[in-house]
Amino acid sequence: MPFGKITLDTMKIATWNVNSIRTRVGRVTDYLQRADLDVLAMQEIKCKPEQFPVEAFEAIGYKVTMHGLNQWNGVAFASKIEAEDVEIGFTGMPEFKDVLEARALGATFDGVRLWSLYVPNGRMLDDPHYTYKLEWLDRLAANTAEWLEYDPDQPLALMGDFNIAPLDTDVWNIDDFAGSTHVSVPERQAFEAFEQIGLRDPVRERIPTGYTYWDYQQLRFPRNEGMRIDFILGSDAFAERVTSAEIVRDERKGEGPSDHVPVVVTID
DNA sequence: ATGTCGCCTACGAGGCGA
Repeated sequence: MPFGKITLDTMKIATWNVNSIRTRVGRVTDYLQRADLDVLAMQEIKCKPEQFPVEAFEAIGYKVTMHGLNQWNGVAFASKIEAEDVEIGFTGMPEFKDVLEARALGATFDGVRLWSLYVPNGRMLDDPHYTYKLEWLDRLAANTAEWLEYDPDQPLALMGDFNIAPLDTDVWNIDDFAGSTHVSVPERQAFEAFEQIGLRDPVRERIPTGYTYWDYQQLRFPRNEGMRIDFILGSDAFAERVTSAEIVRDERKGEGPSDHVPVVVTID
């Protein structure tokens, strides 16, 4: 047995929209080490594979698995252990303007199936991007239902920037969001669909309120005018193993932060 | 004060996306 599969006692997993890995590599690797994460799912890496600063991750003992096409979107994992069964995108993932964007990356880590997801923003309620967002979520939910049916016992989690605030308390003032994306009924229904097929939010179960994103504009962070739009949605087999959760608000502070912060769970 | 940031092209500043 020269190459037995690594089995971890516990696994600390996080999702983080890093808003450019080239700009943020120092902060991300610092946090990886400080938090001692086993797996980090990243979104908005905003680069092609050859532009990703892989060396900085390898220097601290992490492997990188990524999917990036250009300066937009882009998803990745950094992990101490090997990524297995890597999948780019999901079956029937919609295109936007004839392009399949880099918004979904799946991989298995020590038997745990994870997806790093960057859900389309939607832009405006009357924009084609909004229709794209809803279709994209619908296709993701259909795939997820099949994955759960195929192997209900495999721990599975969808992790990422969902660009939806499911509850009124997930934005600083719901009245300011009348007619906006992220809080519309169809978007919230699309989010609830994941719960209806059996996923749970182990972070919400432990941390009912609190934001994961604050816009750079208009002093949103100092005023604590944020949104909760980044989630880890787990199957029962995943959620039952979660022992703790954290939203790392401090990562919005200091020099050169992302506009999002890490959302973390530990499973045993 | 549209109180920002990051990418691109192409070398200065504007456009796009969030």
